[in-house]
Amino acid sequence: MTIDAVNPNPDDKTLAALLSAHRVYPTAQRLMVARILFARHQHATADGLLHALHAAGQRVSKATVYNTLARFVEAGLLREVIVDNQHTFYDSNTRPHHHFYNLDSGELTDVNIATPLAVRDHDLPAGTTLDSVDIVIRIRNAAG
Amino acid sequence: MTIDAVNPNPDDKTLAALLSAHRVYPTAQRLMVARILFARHQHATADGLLHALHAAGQRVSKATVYNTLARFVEAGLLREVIVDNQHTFYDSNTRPHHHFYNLDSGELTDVNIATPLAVRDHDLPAGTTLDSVDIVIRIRNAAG
DNA sequence: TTAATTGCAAACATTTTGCAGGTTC
DNA sequence: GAACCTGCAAAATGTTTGCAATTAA
Repeated sequence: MTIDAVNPNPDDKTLAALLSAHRVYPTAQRLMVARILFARHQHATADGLLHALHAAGQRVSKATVYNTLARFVEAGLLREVIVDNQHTFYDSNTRPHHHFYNLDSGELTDVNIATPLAVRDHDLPAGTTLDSVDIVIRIRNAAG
Repeated sequence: MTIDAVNPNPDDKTLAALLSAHRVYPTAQRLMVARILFARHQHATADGLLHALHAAGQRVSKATVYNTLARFVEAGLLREVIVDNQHTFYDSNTRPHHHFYNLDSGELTDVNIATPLAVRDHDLPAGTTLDSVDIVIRIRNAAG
């Protein structure tokens, strides 16, 4: 059960319950982060979140934002998306899907196509198991 | 024509011709890098290359290794593979293929399956064109 | 000779870490 | 009360940049 299945604009009580259900202590700072991330599906960066929180007058430190994001990923509340070594994106949509990455704008968007890529264990190198399949479709703005 | 189609272990003359053909001045340092990269298909990192060159007694600076790799990518001699924010991998196999990334070992290996993913322009967001499709299959070492 | 490249060190951006004080269960 | 979290500043990492000296065409 993902948060968006429950409520598209969750209140703090719902968010606190969500964090607790994932064994993440619902501290004030984590709720601030969750409030932004789980209001809707989005692709956030640590720096972007920090700025958004500060702009909203919230008191959170950089370290806490990083720690919180790492904790959420570990708990399965967020998915890390690696498309660019300059920034790590955190995707609040944890359901299977893939991405368009616009090389010109740096914008990351969801691709809602079914993955025609069935990976079976016997396709993998010996002694390994599947973690995930990431598909990134890199695009550019059309010239002219 | 890729270098490996010509010679699996190219000599300096062949390498210099390859660089020139791609409008890359064949300087001593670039040949050192090319000698390693194009001896066989591989996934190198800037730091790994620098160490390999220094271990071999070659005199190259860190900046030159980075500049050279960027120049080779720009010239189409190498392909950048983004799988991990800690390192950028440079793949000397520029033919279309995908990757296994072992999260436990950090090892990157080629997947030689045909991509069952045909992306057409009308599948892309309006006003954009396709650059590339990157598929990364993340794996872990099997427990036990 | 003209444009391009190299090396060095310093600058950068992002992320991580150590630790004292505060918070959660 | 025991375990966990926060904020700050400092450190670590990987990569880029500025510039004088050198090399390629």
